[in-house]
Amino acid sequence: MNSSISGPIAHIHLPRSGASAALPVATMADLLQMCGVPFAQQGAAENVQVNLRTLHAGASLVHQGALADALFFVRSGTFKVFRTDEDGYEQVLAFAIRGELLGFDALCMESHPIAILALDESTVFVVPRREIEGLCKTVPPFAFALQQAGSLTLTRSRELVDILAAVASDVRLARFLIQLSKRLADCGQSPLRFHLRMGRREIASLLGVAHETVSRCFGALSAMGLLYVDDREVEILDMGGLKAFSRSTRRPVDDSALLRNRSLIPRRTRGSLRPLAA
Amino acid sequence: MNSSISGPIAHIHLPRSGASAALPVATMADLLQMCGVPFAQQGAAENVQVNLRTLHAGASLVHQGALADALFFVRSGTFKVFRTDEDGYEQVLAFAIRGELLGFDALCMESHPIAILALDESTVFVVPRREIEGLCKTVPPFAFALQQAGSLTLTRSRELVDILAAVASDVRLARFLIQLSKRLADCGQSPLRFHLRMGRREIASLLGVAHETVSRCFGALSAMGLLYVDDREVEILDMGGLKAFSRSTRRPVDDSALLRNRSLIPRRTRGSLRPLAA
DNA sequence: CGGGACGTTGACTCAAATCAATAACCGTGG
DNA sequence: CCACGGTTATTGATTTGAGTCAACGTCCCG
Repeated sequence: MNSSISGPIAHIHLPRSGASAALPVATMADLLQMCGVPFAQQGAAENVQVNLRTLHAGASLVHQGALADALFFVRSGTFKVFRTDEDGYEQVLAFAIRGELLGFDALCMESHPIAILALDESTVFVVPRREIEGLCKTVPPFAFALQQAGSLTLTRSRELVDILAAVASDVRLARFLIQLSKRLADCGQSPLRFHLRMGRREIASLLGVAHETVSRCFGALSAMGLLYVDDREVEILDMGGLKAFSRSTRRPVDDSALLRNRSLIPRRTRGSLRPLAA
Repeated sequence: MNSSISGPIAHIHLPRSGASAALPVATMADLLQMCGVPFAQQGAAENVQVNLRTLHAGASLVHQGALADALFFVRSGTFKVFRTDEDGYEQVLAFAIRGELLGFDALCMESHPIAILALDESTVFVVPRREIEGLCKTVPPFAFALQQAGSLTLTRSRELVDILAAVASDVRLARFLIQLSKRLADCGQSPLRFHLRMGRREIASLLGVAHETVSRCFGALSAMGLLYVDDREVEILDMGGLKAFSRSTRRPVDDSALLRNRSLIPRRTRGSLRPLAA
């Protein structure tokens, strides 16, 4: 939340709206490629420009309740999707990384039901809502990509329900980390070692637990030897074990090996933080 | 899972694929009207046929892992969307009623990640996947309706996250009932009095609590005078109070009137079930 | 009539929320 | 430069909400 701000403060280019700056324009072909559309019919896409928008860490992409006049495809960086209800509690609904579609849930209404914030230096493709129909006609693969991305977003949301429905909070955390790891792998990043862009409080909100519990669960998982954790630096040491652990649902049936692992370890084997592997 | 099979076994009409039976065909115009598309360009839609499929209570619409070769729009009835993981635990992900899109999450893969079951005598519009592209071209409003319905499904899923993220289980139940009430109202049904098509166990799974807890929470809400409950028959007696109660997030702040209500009532004011109002 | 599914209620226990204290870090500003 | 307030993370102590186990009543279907 700092590094990009604490750097040299001089000459900010402020590439917000579609100025004809150097960076903030790309082609539809770039977008389609990111969405995994092969080379099919990208001929037309080469000639269609799509605006980009750059956001610094902490910048807001959409405010809750704002007019929904565009869709966004994340090109780089990390976003937090959340809702603040009237009593001020902030409910995180998703974290989005490269390839994900933002604002799709607002298509069926006029204004965004949620807020979106950059957690990182980030860029998004901007597709104005009024252009969607035309683009679907002139660049058919875009219609396909939109469907795919919408479908993927729904799938992600369903996965989150699976995460939240887990009873034990350490199982929730394990499932969250596995899901995150998979997504990072899809982006070509290391699935085993990564830097969390979000704070404990935000993870806690997503998982529906207290933030202290997130801390403790990180400790518990690393005590089991499944993880190495140092603040926001995470390394998965035993993906197999983590997955096995994450499968615990309600009342782990009986004295399966899994259950035994959970209860035999006396809540903290040795120092909860182990030195970084290798 | 039985009634459609265990019924009279004689001359089953088997209205699965596009037979030319009396019931199982409708027009695209019917579908668009249900999705709230005005009369715009429905001229073309009138001439495009869409298959219907009828399901008895307990019948399966899609099996988990089945090939995803179609989308479904619920025309009538109720469906349960769920996932069974390898240890046999059944996680309910959504209940769907008229107007909702089923199978959208499978568009980005080959097979359905979830199972869908009719809880009721139900009918769905069937849109084969290979026809989607063509339909979007020949009947542009369909492309729009598909986007809208997909967006709506995502919104619903996000609302579910809000429900699940509530700390207290009685707050979860309250939020669930409010959401259900709204959806029923959208279908023209009474938002204040309705029959639950799903069992306690299924509600419990959706809410991520034990089924006994659902029972107790129904009791608690009716003890507060917010609800009348008799088995699956529900009447919301005080929608304002229910909404106020549902807003409790973590640690209900202080000794607000709401909180006092919760703790003052000695766990059961009078008989937890009150006679049906009026 | 008996078995099975479903719903309710009670008793007990434990996991996690809450309250609280501490430490580390950061940017600000004296 | 260092002191200061603010934010974040960790850890401990205490309490309580809800999961689990168990018993019971009802209804439906065979």
